[in-house]
This record gives sequence, structure tokens and C-alpha cells, in this order.
Amino acid sequence: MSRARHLSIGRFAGLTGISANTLRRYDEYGLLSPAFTDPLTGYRLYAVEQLDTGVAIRLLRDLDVPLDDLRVLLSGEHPDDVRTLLTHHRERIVERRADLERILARIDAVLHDDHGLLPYELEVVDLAPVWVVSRRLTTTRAALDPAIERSLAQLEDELAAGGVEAAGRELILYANPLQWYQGLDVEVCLPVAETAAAACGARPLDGCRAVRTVYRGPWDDIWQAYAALLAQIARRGLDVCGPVRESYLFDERDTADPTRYLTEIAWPVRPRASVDAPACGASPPQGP
Amino acid sequence: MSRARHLSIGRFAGLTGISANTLRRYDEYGLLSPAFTDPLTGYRLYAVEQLDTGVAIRLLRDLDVPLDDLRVLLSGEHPDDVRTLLTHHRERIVERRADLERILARIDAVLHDDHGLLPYELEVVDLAPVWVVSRRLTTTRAALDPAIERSLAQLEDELAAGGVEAAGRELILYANPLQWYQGLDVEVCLPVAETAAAACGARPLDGCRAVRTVYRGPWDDIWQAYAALLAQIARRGLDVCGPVRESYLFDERDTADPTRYLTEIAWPVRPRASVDAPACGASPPQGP
DNA sequence: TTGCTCCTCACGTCACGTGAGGTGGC
DNA sequence: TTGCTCCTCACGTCACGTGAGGTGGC
Repeated sequence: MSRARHLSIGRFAGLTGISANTLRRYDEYGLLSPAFTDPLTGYRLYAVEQLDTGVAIRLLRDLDVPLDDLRVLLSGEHPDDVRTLLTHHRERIVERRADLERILARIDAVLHDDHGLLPYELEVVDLAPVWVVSRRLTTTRAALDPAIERSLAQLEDELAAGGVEAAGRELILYANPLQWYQGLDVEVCLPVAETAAAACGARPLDGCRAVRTVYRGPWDDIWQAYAALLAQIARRGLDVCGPVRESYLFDERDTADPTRYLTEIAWPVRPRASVDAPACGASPPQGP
Repeated sequence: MSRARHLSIGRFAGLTGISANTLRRYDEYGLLSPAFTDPLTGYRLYAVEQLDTGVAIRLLRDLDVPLDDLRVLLSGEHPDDVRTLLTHHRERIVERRADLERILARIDAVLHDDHGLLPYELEVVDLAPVWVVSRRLTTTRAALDPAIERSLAQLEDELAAGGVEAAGRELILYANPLQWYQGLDVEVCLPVAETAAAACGARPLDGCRAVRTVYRGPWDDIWQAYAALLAQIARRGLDVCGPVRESYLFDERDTADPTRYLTEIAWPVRPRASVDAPACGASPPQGP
């Protein structure tokens, strides 16, 4: 066995630009094993003929092609050639770039829009009483949107039949927003003028003290606003005490860009009665 | 100790969107520990007041801000606010995007330029003899470029003094290209017409059989071409037998884009004399 | 009591780098 | 003989997910 045409791991590393350590792992991994391994010393000896394979691996790794892909390619078992592999890999990289673009857009939104990380500025307000026609339903989160659509359409039909016009956009009450995974108790409301209340069978929503904020962004992420609100309410020594009201200041009727949606959240609160008393409707371990 | 305002890890996870597992690690890591841990059962209980911190962590992790940064931010020890942190983080993301752009550009170069992964098409050629004025030097890789510049300038001065014009671009001979880490033995040559050879003290470069390829790309990566060439030479049953010649078909004099450089590499070869005989100049273990 | 939640501990992911501690070859 | 190279084994990186095996609380 002549070693004249064999390269030690260090030389092979120097020529291919792959570190000796990494070459050992490629050997173990079955990706690129030396032409000869001394059974006594364990020394790895690479053939000069393996250099171009090594260079190719190095080039593809520089492009961040996964080792698994390289093994498939080098095994020759699949008919995929480098071109096919790189085409697939290109898509992966394009996706990663898109991920970064999304992150950048969100960072810039925080930096430029000049609201803090949690863009929920709370204020305590007194909600005025309001007359509404409403429809209450129980549904799941997945079925929520069409259920609301249907209820709204029905309410609008009823108002039209009675010759009454809605006094504003719809208002949606959630009795248990934090237990959405157990099903949602929803009341869809359309406000009407008090003078028209009798004509359409409207009921009053009582006025009450509430904590109010405006959430900006797509509805999928609105749970974050709820969790943050809940923390702030607790910090202020308040307890939530009634169904939360969502109203839609700016939504798909106003923009195609969900990140610009504005949703008002108003949560009825009262001073915390006692440290040890369970809070009504807010304390998750309590109710059904 | 009332637990009415405490949340189990599962509820806290559901409200913040952080998995229970991850919350346990954040506890261990000191990033976000529960307000209360039952010493008997080890159960973690989070305060409602911790929800907004949880949401903030979740938001920043969605932006891929490292845990270490979050710990610094939440510790309040440093005056950095979220804005500063995000500004730094933005730079990191922009860098990552630039990395991906570079990878995409290289993938596209391979895909569109229609050469294979190793863009080295070998051919065996017979190099014609050529007359050159030359200057031989020993240097390191770091000092190579200015050393070549100086030698070339001197050679050009000499030719000008003798009233002779160069017959083409320079040619550079490397006696030991694969041992560059041990120092380079370089001969810088300018070709001249045979008729002018005597007037300027030119010497002949003998003709010989050689393996020739054209490397495309920046010089920093040219070692890859050498390694791949060496593999192909061995596969064809040849041995290298003399200093390799580089000539610069397309370089900084022609383009500002190093990825478009074209470098011709011609390596004198002979048929392998014997499997066990050491090859001249190519077999790395053989000495300086 | 059943089923759900919670606990800890360990291992896998991905592709390496960095050492410790010891040995072979000129 | 000295200094260099090579060996194996173990651990660290990063931020998790996934399971095993067992227990607490309504």
C-alpha cells in the first residue's frame, strides 16, 4: 500500500477548506469517508481523487445545503442532480429571507410607530348605557367568524324590516374571552337610537366603569392584548366583572392590511373587593 | 396565600402563547420565574400581573431576539430600553438577510450559468514554448499581491528601457501552490516576442503537456480549483510535474466584479510513471 | 375513582468548535 | 529526542420539542 497518493486529514482539510474535525464527523456520518483508515492507529488517509468531492461538499455547505441532502446526492441512489437539489434549496433560502423580511417589518413597526412594545395604553372610562339589538350564541373559535357574520346579517335584516337604522358599527361581547379553548359565549350587538329601541325590541346595555384600550394588528394575535390587559388590570387593583366588549374601529371594511386594524377592547371592572375573594369572571380556575 | 390570582403553568402558557416546557426553561434560566413555587409539589404558579411580561417576551422571541438580550432587558440593570435593543437586533437581522442574499446570488450563478458545481472543465493541451522576462521570488500569501505588483513594474521598466514591448499579459508560475502555507515560490513572467528575446535577456519557458482549465471567480477561492484539478489529474492517471502557470484572462483590468474574473490554470503533467513512485512536485508529503 | 395536569430527567435537533488526555511518525 | 500531527471522548452552542415515568388535585 503506497501512501504517496494519500493525504493526511490535516492536508486534506487544508486543501478542501473543511476542518479536520468536520472531516471526522463526515466520516462518521458516512458522507465522505477516507479512502483508507489505518486499523492500528485509526489515522485517516484520503486519496487525491477525493479532493474534488471534498471541494464540492465545501461549496454546497457554504450555501447552507443540509448534510442530509448532500448524503443523498453523493450516494447516487436518487436521480436528483445538483441542479434539482439547488433549485429546492433555493426555495428554502427564499423562505428564510421572507421570514426575515417579516421580522424586519415588525421591528420597524415598533420602532417607527412610536408606541411601546405592548401597544396597549389603558384608560379607565365610564361606558355610557347603549341600546342594542343582539343575538347570543355559543361557538368555537374556528366557527366564530361565520357565526358572527350570520348573526349580523340577521340583525340587519330585522332592523331593515322594522325600518330602523343601526346607530353605529357592531359591538361584540365575549363572556369568557380567556377560556376560548373551551368554547366561546358571544353576543353580537348592533346599537340603535334609544328612540327606536321599542320599535325593534332592543335591550339596554348598562353603563359601567371599564378599562379601555385600542389594539392594533391582526385579530389572530389579539389574545396578546387580552393577556397584557389582564395583567395591567390586576396591577391597578381592579377585577374584571362582566363580558368584554370589542368594537372595530378600523377593519377589513377600511383596509386590506390586517396589521392596520384597530380594535377597541373595553372590559368592565370594579375595585378588587378583597385579596382573597375570587374575582367574578376573571379568575380562570373558578368557573366552568 | 390565596391562589385566586395565580395561574398554573398551563393557563399561563395558554394566555401568553409560550409553551409550558419553555416556561420551565425560562424559570430555570432566570428569565421569567413564577411568582410562587410550591415547595412540596414543585408546581409553578404565575401571577396575573406577570402576563404582560410573558406577552412581551413572546413578542420579542417572535422577532428572534436572543434570550440573553431579554434577560438583560428584564433585569433592568442596564439602561437600554426596548428601542435600543430592537435597533441593535435589527442590524443583526439585516446582516442575516445579506447572508441569504449572497447565498441566493451564488445559487443563481450555478443554476443560470449552466456550468456544473465545479466549473472546471479540464482539457489536456500541449503548451507551446514561450520567451519571457521573469523575476523569481519567495513570499507569503499575505505579501503576494504587492510583491507581484513590484516585480511586474520592474519587468515593465526593463522592457521599456530596452525598447521592447510585452507580447501579452503576465504569466505567473507557482512551484508549490499546494504548500502556500509554507511560503510561496513564485516566478512573475512577461512574454516577449522571440525576435526580441536577446535584446532583453529573456529566457525560454519550455513547451510541455499540461492540464488546462479556466477558473471563474474571485482569487480568494481559487484554491478550490486547485484541489479539484488535482483530483481530476489523479483520476486520469497523470502526475503533475512542474510549476503551475496562472494567466489572467479577465481580471480587475476588465471588470469591477471579482465573481466574473477568469483565470487560466495550466499545470504541466506527465503520465504516472508507477503507482508507487513518488510524483514530482505534487505529492504533498514529499518535502519542501 | 377517572382523567387531567403537573413534576423531573433525559435525549434529540443542527452542524459544528473546543478542549482534555494520550499517542504515532519524522 | 523534540515538536507536530493525529486519535477518541466529552462537552458547549442555541432554544427549544418530545417523550418516559411518576405524582397531585378535583
